[in-house]
Amino acid sequence: MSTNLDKTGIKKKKATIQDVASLAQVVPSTVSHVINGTAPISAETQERVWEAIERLNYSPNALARALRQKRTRLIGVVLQDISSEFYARCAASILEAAREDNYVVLLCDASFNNDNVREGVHALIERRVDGLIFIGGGNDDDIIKDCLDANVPVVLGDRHHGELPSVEFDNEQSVKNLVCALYDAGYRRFAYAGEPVTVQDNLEARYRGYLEGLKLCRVNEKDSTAILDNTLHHLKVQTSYTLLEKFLHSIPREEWPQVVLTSNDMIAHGFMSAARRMGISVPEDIAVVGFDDITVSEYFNPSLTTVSQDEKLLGRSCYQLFKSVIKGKKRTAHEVLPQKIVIRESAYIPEEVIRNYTE
Amino acid sequence: MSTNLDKTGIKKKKATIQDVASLAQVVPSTVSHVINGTAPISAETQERVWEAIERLNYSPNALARALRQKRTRLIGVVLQDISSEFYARCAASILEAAREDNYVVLLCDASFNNDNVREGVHALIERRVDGLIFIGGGNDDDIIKDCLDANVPVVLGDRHHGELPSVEFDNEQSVKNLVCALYDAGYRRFAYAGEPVTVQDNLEARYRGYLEGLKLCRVNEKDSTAILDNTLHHLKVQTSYTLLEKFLHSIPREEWPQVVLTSNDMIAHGFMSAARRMGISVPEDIAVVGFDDITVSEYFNPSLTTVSQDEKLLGRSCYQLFKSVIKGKKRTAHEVLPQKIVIRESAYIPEEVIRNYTE
DNA sequence: TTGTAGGCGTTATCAG
DNA sequence: CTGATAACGCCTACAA
Repeated sequence: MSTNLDKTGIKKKKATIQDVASLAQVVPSTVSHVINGTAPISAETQERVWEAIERLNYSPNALARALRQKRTRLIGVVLQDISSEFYARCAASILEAAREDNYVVLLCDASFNNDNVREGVHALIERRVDGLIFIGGGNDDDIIKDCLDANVPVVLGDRHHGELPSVEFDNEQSVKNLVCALYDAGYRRFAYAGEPVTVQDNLEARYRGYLEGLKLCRVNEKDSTAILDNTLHHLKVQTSYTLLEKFLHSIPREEWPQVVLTSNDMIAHGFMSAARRMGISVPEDIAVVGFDDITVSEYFNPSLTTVSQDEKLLGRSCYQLFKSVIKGKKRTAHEVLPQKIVIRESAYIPEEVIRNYTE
Repeated sequence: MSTNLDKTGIKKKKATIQDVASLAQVVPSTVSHVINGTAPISAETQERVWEAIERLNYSPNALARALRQKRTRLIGVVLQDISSEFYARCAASILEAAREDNYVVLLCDASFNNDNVREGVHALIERRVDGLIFIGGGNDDDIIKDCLDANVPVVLGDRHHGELPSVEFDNEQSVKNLVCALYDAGYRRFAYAGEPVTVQDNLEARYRGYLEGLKLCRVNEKDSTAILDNTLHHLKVQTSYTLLEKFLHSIPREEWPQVVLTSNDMIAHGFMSAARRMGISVPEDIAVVGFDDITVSEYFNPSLTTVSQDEKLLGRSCYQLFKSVIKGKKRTAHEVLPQKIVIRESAYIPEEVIRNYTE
């Protein structure tokens, strides 16, 4: 059984390539060649080397290797909010892709605080990550600039920034389609609820799609409202739960929206929960639409009509884009991923209506 | 404005401590001393050095530093399942603690696959992490052994392993209390639904608590069932949604449990959703209890009675324990964190009953 | 207070 | 096919 103690029972220091070389009676560079297959080595020498590696429980020091090779096989991932299922699943798929590719992920969670991100990103730069993937967020030009100044390639997911390589969903088109489909299904008075559009790149596109949709369907301006609340950014459910009542009380009942579009499933869940408390039924009195399609949305009561995004695809695409970028291809590229409208109980749209928007 | 180009417009290589030294007209070690405060340097020299650092946009190479110092300020975190809110929030709190302490987190997601973890952990060991925190999981003695063989300190959260330092919740006691409180509240026929207890350390304690509680309250053996299904491990909601019907059909209606305890909120949500589809009302026909208290549980219809665990506290405690361990204190320590029973609609327990169990 | 020199563990280059 | 040697960028004695 392998252990940390040698015959003298004293705790060994970690074996180096030198130790392996001595034991195998070769020189360090030979060991290196055996490990990395960077030169043809005779079978018997290889045998001896591998045996020594085994015996010493040798684990190559990636720091020294990286120092020499000037690349670490380390990738930094900056997440908008790891506690949200969407981002967490996206991170999971990056993690998976990275592992398969022998990369290791250094994580940095934004948790809605740019100062933290800046600090975290600098720590990643000092560790000499081969590149950085930013997922979500926005509004942090200075941080991006620091990365570029430090010569660290950047890939953006679910957001964009100038000419930098990015992968985004087709938010504007999806929401526009959604609004029009809802209109065709008979809804006439609309509301949109979400965070202020400046806090996140994708929000701006969603809100723009909402307005575009209304215009396209010639919805009367007085028949649409927008609730853009900053607190929703941090505490989505909790805030939306209290927000609905205030909102509905601020306008006469006959002007209540027939359908509320939200920027996030959690916000939608908060609304539905508040509606229940207020004795308002969803979708009969007010229909509700979410965004993201998190796992519970299908099982909620009522189940949630929403826009699903393939976060796994987003993660993989970002990782692949990162690989292209560090290989020198594609210093700029914009990839657009489709979304999917999922009709459930909280807002009904007939099959034949939605079909017109999902050719 | 700082840029990557020098006067000749050619892309610069990253500045080294040597470059800074030349520009500031000192020797590299002086720069090092200025940066790290490891020797008293005259104010004017410091001034010159900092200015040179600024001018060159110098970022110290953490690889070289780590190679020399034999410690990386890198910590590996192995998560049972990053897509689950509980683990994600726990990771968030570790990330926060690490950032405040100038550590960087390398993440590895288990995603229910030990081979992946093994691969991931070896990558972390090669990167020479100062230590590893395992959150959740179990059943991987060989992997833990690899860490110890490699001389990498290990801290366990929400699980345990021999004498290794760990932080756990008081699962057994909580579930025992819960069962007794439910009994006192009038429930007589019980069921427990969860993953097989072998897949995760904490599950074993929860199930043990369940059995202990039944025994304590002298519940007749035929009045209790356990559904331990392996598929629940990966697809909690989806599986539980289909599982309930099969289960209820397998026994006569008069033997249906009056309350179902689950090992996880997601499983509980799947049950409640399936019950709704089957026309069974919760809690009137069958009461349901979850575990974790994820965000939506409070807003579900009906809202979920559950056991809440402070994942933030878990994360912080693990990080602190890690720090103690690498400082040489506490090579072994078992910390136990309390849980809290949260009464909501899905299973009612009167205030005066629960009070007896939460002195 | 500042400078000198050696080494951390690899790999790349070149010579044999 | 294998061996010698010089970096990679930094820190830390120790010397001046």
